[in-house]
Amino acid sequence: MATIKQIAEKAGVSPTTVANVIHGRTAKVSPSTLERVRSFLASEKYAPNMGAIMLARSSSRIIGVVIFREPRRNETVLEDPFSSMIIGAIEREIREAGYYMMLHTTDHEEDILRLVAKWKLAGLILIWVTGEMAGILQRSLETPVVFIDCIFDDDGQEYHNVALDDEQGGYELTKYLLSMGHRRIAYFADSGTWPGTATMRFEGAKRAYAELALSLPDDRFKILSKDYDERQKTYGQLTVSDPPYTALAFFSDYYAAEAVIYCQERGIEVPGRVSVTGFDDNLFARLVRPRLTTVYQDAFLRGHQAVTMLLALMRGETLETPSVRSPVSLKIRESVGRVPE
Amino acid sequence: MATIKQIAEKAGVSPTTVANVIHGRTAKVSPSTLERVRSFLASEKYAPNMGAIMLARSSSRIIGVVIFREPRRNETVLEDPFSSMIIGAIEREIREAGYYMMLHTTDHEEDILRLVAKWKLAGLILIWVTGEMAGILQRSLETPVVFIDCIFDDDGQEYHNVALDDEQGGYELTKYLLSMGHRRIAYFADSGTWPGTATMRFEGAKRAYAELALSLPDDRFKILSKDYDERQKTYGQLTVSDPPYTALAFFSDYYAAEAVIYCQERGIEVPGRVSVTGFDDNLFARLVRPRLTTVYQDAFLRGHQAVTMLLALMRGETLETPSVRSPVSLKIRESVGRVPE
DNA sequence: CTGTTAGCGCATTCAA
DNA sequence: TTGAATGCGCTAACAG
Repeated sequence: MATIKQIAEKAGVSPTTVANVIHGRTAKVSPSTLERVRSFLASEKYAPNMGAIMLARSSSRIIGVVIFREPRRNETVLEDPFSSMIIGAIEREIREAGYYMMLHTTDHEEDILRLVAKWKLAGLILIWVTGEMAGILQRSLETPVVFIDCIFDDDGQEYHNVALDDEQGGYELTKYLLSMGHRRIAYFADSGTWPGTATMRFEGAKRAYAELALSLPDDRFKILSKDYDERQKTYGQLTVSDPPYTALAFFSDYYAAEAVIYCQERGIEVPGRVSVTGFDDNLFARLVRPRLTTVYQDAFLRGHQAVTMLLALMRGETLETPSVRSPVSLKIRESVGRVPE
Repeated sequence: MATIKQIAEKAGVSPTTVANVIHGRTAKVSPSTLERVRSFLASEKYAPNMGAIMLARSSSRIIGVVIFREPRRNETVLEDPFSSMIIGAIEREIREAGYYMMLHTTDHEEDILRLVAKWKLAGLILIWVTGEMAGILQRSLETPVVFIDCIFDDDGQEYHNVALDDEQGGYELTKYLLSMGHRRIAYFADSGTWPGTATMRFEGAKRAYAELALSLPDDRFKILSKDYDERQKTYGQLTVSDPPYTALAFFSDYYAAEAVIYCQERGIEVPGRVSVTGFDDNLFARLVRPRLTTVYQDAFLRGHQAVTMLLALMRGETLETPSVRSPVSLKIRESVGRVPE
């Protein structure tokens, strides 16, 4: 509650001196006053008025963390284990760096621009922005921005992105499935935005096929509804397809787990009759039985990287590697079986 | 980027008039200027400087959402499905009400006091605060506060709390287990803070025992480590206890699911040889096989309630029911079996 | 209906 | 080593 002016009065010095003490400009203050001002600062529980600082510096200590949800879907995306882990990691890093986190979800870019202008955000972390929006935002923002999981149209701009090596993930997964004798594999994602993480993974899958001089038709990529009942229908159709799929590759552990259970309840053995794979390697992958063969990504590390990059940009540093691509690694468990020749 | 003053200049009116237009005080502005000012506001993309507003009004449009983590544990608590769901719900409500959300985790109360003072928070939602801290915070804050899942020592103060009927949850669960013939039941939580949600649930369990003129010894309440390996050890000890427990009641679906899997991997049938129950009814409960008999709570609803209460308090309203206690409901699935007489 | 003015608390420049 | 003065953009009380 105490202001600089009040502290100055109590200590019998000028506001400037108090400000100097606060900002550690100790060279400009005599040891005795330094001590006295410091004790008053502590006893009066001085807390800077961030509004005044924002006004004076025209920048706040707030970092905006914005998650994009799909247009016309007002539900939260925070239930996803990946997003909650990454948010947890980001919150911690921001806090430890002495900044504050403003959490927001939106589905259109003007929202972001307004947010930055209103709050004079010191930096911005944007999660799951589509390529087109990223371009617009990058051009209109002067604030440092780091994207997470954004796939850009290659328009020559330099983006700061914490990406995942999705293509490699799809490749390794598929290579493994192919090595186990699978040839009819269906791929599932709940979004088919192109370019997007799911389509990148599918590209990786194509590469694995190509290495064996095989081709992976585009219609093997299926969009999964976000509605439970719709998904159940989809699973049902798969099991009667002819010739049958020998493997179902889901780009999310949760849906993979759901499919495993769907199959088991109808007597379709996993991996006996159909193999299933996931993506992310979160709690779900380890909870279902058989445990999922999946692609691991380190959500914590990625949140950490994003904040580290952003802080560097905020300090005005130029990053050697503007964009990082986190590695993935295949986790082989029990949900994939060998297809007899 | 444009300020009120700049807009005023362009429109050829005074800043006050522009402010009147912004604040909808249309009665004080002639239709023609209203129109002109409005068009300038739009074309110049006026965005209020929140710092200036904070300074002038000495209150911000920010609602602080603070999650308490245990002292000396610096990990994130956001991975928990309950916390991510409730945060998702809160974010949405705050945004739709025209406020902004500052997300923070901490383990000591002075942090909160500083946060409020620095940012002139309009309101505060505190999740999982311990009883003692709640008292301190309630006394030292003038800002409206709503607690979520806080169990207070009864010190006569009036708290605004969005609680869960934990006692009833423990009661219903236990009553059901008793009705299925179980008598040796062990209860598990990862925190034994008293008073706390877990101990409340255990109290409910005692009540169910008492109704049958049975007694539930305190040592049936066990603390589960947050470390995976430690927990595995605990599960191991249980299965060799003599006489054996016929039911294990976990106060979290995740641990329950973990225990189910532990048992299955060692050939201990669930619910054949031991029954298992969870709490919360989240994704884990439905994913594991057998699906968990558990106690349902509506995280979304509770987030919504918390924000609704807070907004009312911020408007200066007095709430008829300062504290709400959300109902729980028993979900009977397949993880509990009948004990032969 | 419209304009003027005095703060809000801090950073920062300049003066002593 | 310390102090005084100005301005950041807005609110709100007041004057016209």
